[in-house]
Amino acid sequence: MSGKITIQRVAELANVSKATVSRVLNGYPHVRPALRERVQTVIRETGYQPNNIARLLASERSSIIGLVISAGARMVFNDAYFPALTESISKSAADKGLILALFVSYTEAQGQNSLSAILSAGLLDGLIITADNKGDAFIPQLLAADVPFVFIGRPGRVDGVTYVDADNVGGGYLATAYLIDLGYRRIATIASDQNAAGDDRLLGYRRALKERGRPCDSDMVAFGDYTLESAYRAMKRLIPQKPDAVFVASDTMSLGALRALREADLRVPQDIAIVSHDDLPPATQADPPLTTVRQPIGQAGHSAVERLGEMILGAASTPPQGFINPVELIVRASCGAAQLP
Amino acid sequence: MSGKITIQRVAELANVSKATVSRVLNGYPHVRPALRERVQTVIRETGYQPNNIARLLASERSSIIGLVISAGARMVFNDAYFPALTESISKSAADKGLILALFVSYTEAQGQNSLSAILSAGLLDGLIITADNKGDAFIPQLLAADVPFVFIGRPGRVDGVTYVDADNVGGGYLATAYLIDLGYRRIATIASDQNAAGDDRLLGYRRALKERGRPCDSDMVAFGDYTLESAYRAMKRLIPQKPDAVFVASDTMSLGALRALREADLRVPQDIAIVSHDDLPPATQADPPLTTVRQPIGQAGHSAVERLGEMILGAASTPPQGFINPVELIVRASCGAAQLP
DNA sequence: AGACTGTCTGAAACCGGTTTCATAGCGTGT
DNA sequence: ACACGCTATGAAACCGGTTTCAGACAGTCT
Repeated sequence: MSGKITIQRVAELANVSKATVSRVLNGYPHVRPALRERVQTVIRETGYQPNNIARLLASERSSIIGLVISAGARMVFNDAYFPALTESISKSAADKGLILALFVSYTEAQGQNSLSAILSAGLLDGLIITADNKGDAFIPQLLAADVPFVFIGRPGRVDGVTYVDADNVGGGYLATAYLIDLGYRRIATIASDQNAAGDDRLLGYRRALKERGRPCDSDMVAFGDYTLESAYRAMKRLIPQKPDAVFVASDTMSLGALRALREADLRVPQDIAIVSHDDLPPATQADPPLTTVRQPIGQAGHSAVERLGEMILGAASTPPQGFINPVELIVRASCGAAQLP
Repeated sequence: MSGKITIQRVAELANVSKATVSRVLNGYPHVRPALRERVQTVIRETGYQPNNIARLLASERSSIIGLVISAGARMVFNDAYFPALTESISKSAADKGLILALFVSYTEAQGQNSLSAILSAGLLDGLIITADNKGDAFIPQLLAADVPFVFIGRPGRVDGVTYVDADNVGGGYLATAYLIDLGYRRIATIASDQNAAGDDRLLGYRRALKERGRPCDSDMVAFGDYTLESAYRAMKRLIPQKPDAVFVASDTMSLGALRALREADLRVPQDIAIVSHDDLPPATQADPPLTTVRQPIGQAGHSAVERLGEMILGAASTPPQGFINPVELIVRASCGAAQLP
C-alpha cells in the first residue's frame, strides 16, 4: 500500500506532467510558484517518496559510497583505529545524505576480488580506501576505472591520488621532543614498519632527536606490527638498553609495552616514561593512563567524505591533492610530567 | 570505456534478443545449449557486467542489506562489541554476495529519522537491527513496513520478530557456577540494567547462586552502564562488602573493576577473583588476562545474515523465531583457578 | 494428415524516475 | 504591430535491465 504512489500518480493528482513533478522534487528552477506549491501539497498529502532505484538508474548516480577496509585480521579486530574511522565516516556520510556500504577484506587477493565486483556492479558513486599495509595495489585499478576515490593514509604513489592523512611525522616529533624537553636522556621507540604511518612516526622521532643534537642509536629502535604481543616482545628487547623513556607508535602497542615493563618490575612513569600515539580508548583504559598523540580520526573521516563528495559532483574541479590533519599531544600520567624541573 | 557494454550490445553480438541474454544471465531454463554457449562466450569476451541498478529496478531486489546500529556513543566507541559484530556481519554478507550498508545513530530520534529515510528509499532488501538499549522502538515501524529484518539481541516484544541472541542467562550462570565450584564464598557482580543482555546475565548469576543454595544478597550487586568508569565506581561500592570474587558483565567493565581493585591494593586473583563476559580484545589485554565467558559474536553475525537471506528469498517460508547461540567459558589468569583444592 | 503439446525465442511492455526537446505564452524593444 | 528572447510546461525518449506474451517450430497422439 505504502509504496504504491509513483511520480505518475502525483502528476495526475496535481494535474501536471511527470517532468514538472521531477523538477519540483529536485528543486530545479522554471516552475511557477503556484504550480510548485500545488505539487508540494500533493506530495505532502500522499506521503509520496521517490523510488531511489529508479532515480539513480535515470540519473546515473546512486548516493552510495563504499568504504574499503583491507587489513590483516589482527588490525581490524584488535585495534580501535578502524572502528573509530568507520564510525566517523558513517556519520559524515549520513550528514551528507550518502549511504555507506562497507567492504572488509583480510588479504590483498580478497580485496582485489571484491573491488572488481564492486566496480563492475557500478552501484557506487565513489570509494574511500583504507589499508594497513603499504600495498596500494588498488590504485592503478581505481584510476583505470575512473571512479572517484579518496585514500586514507599516505599512499605509496601519490600522483593523481587524493588522500587524507594525519601528520604522523609531526606526531612522532611532538612525542619525542616532549620527552626530551621533560629531561629524559635515553629515549627509545617501538615503531612499526608495517605501513606508511609507522615509517612517518619513526621519521618524526629521529628528526626530533637530531634537531636537539641527541644521538639516534639504532639499538633504541624496536619494531612491532601494531599488536600488543609484538610490542611486548619489542619492549623486552629494549629493556637491556636501559631507556628512561619510550615513544610507542600506537596505543595498543603501548599496552604490550606496559605488560613487559610490569613483568620487569619497572614502574611507569617513575622508572620509565611512555608517550603513545593515537589516543584511542586503550589510552585512557591503560594503567597508568597514557600520554599520547591524538590523531584526529573523526576529522579524517569527515575530510575524506567531504573530498569525495566534491569529486563526485564536480569531476575535474579540484586537482588531486593530499590533506594532512594536524595532531595534538594529550598529556596524562604515563610521561612523568611531574619530573619537570 | 569499461561501463559501455550493455545487454543490448551483447544481444547484438550474439545475434539474439535481450530477453535471451537475460535468461542466460539468470540461469533460466528454455534456452538451447548452443545459444546459451554462444551468449556466454560473448559475455566472457566482452567482459560484460550487468548494471545492477537497472537490474534491481526491474527485478525490485537490490542485494543490499542494511545494518542499523543504534547505541549511545559510549557504547559504539568504547566497547569492542559493535566493531566485532559489524565485522562478522560484513564478512558473512560478502560471502553471500550481499552488499552491506551501515547506519549508525546515537539517539533514538536520530535512529527513527534515518530508519524512515532508509525504508522510504526502498533500496534495501532487508535489515539487521542492533540496539544497546531495550528500546526496540523500531520494531512496530519495521513490521508495518513489511521489510524483512533480523534483530540482534533479545527484543522486548518477541512475537513476529526473528532474532539472534547469545545465551546470556547461560553466560551469567556459567561464570557464577564456576566461581562457586572454585570455592569462592562471597561472589559479587557488576551487572547492567541498560539492556536485555545485562538483565539476562544477572538472571544467570542469581540462578546459579540459588541453585547451589547460596544467599543472593542485593548488597553484592552493583550496576554499571558498560563503560569502564561506571564499573570503576561500581567496584568501589562493592569493595566494602568484602567480596572474594566478582562476575563482571562485560570485558570493558572488567577493566574498570581492575582499576578500582588496584587502587584499593587488592590483588587479582589472590585477593579477589574476576570472571568477565564477552571475550573481546580487552580480555586478553588486561592485566591479569581475564577468565571470561566467550560470546560467539562471529556466529551471531553469521546466523543473522543467514536468517535474513532466507527471509528475503522465501518470504513466508520460515516462521519468526529466536535463535540462541551457546556461550563458553574461557579460563585465564583472573579467576585463580589454581586455588582449586 | 491434422490437432495438440511443449520447448524455444524475440518483440514489446514495464520498472519509476530524469532529461531533452519542442512549443506555448508572455513581456519587451523598436 | 512585429520580431525577439525568456520562462514555463508537457510529451516523449531514455537509463538497462526483467518479464509477459504470442508465435515459430518440433515432436507426439489419434
